[in-house]
Amino acid sequence: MTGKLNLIYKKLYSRFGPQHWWPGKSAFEIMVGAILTQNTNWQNVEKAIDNLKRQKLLQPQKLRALPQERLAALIRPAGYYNVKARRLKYFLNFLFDFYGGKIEKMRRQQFRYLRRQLLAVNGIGAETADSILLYALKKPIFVIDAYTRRMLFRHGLAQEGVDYDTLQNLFMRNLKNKVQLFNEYHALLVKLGKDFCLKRQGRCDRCPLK
DNA sequence: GACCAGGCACATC
DNA sequence: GATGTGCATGGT
Repeated sequence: MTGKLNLIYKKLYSRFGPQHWWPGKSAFEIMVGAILTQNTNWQNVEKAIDNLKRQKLLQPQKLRALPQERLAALIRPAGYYNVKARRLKYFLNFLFDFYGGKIEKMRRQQFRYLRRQLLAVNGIGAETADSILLYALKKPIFVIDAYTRRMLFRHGLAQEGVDYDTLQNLFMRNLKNKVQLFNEYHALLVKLGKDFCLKRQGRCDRCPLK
């Protein structure tokens, strides 16, 4: 397995090159994006983030002060906007309750502990927590998403329906424990998924991995 | 018009 | 503990 996962990475990287993830500037923007992109096309998320940026609201203090209804209206293009406005508020409560609204303070926390804290926030599941840890805080944790699952299943590396932690361990046991590798690998899987053969239905007859 | 998209919580059995 | 359902916009 070690060989297979590393080989897949090499193929993806040589084919697509570095992905420069996460597509967001500040750590806070990445965290907001991680919640907004839940089951949602990134293009729609960008519209929502642009709305927040235009109003200069993409800062912890500003978003915290913003009424949930106004937040919902601004993030409308990202879909599930009422749910996501509520989830962003829960996350902001967490950020201020435990870290005084300071991302830097959060970054200093030990990441396994931080992961448990994030998972306890309503609206933040394993993938969102790990995206925040890896991409916003540069912690060495591998993100599992729908594309990753499909890749593993379709290439016979895991069975369908295997739980998140098992798949995450699969990557983390078999790859070098490097933030940049975890970052690039997951980003490449999304690239493969969007542009090639990890759609929900249908297969790819010209899979770059073959 | 159908299908898809970088999930998650909650209800129900 | 497993399975089903609601949440919603915008692109292809």
